[in-house]
Amino acid sequence: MSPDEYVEAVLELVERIPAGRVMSYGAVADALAERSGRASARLVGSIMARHGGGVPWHRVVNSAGRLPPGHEREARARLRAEGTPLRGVGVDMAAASWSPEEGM
DNA sequence: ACCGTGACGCTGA
DNA sequence: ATCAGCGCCACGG
Repeated sequence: MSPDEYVEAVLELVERIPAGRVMSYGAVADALAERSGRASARLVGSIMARHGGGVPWHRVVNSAGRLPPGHEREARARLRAEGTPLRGVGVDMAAASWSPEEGM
């Protein structure tokens, strides 16, 4: 799978995350691991940073539930509007974490 | 080719 | 809860 195709795969998956739920960068990487051969949360992070506009980027957070640096305000506002379980500075991962399996 | 730089994540102190 | 240390992979200098 070429880098371009990988980017597509990531964006596609992010678009499937339901409102009110979230996925961590690592979870996205894992979900695509078999099909892509790669599994790098960091890579997913850079992809979101560079090609993330256009998809619900606020539904992707780090494994601790922290929001993307520099976009906390925007992300928080959108998540709150979608009724995403929040806790402290970020998202309540135990309650909001979503996986592709769950949505089919 | 080498190096620094990230919207990352796990482990261990 | 916080912090350093590593491993990770694409990019720009």
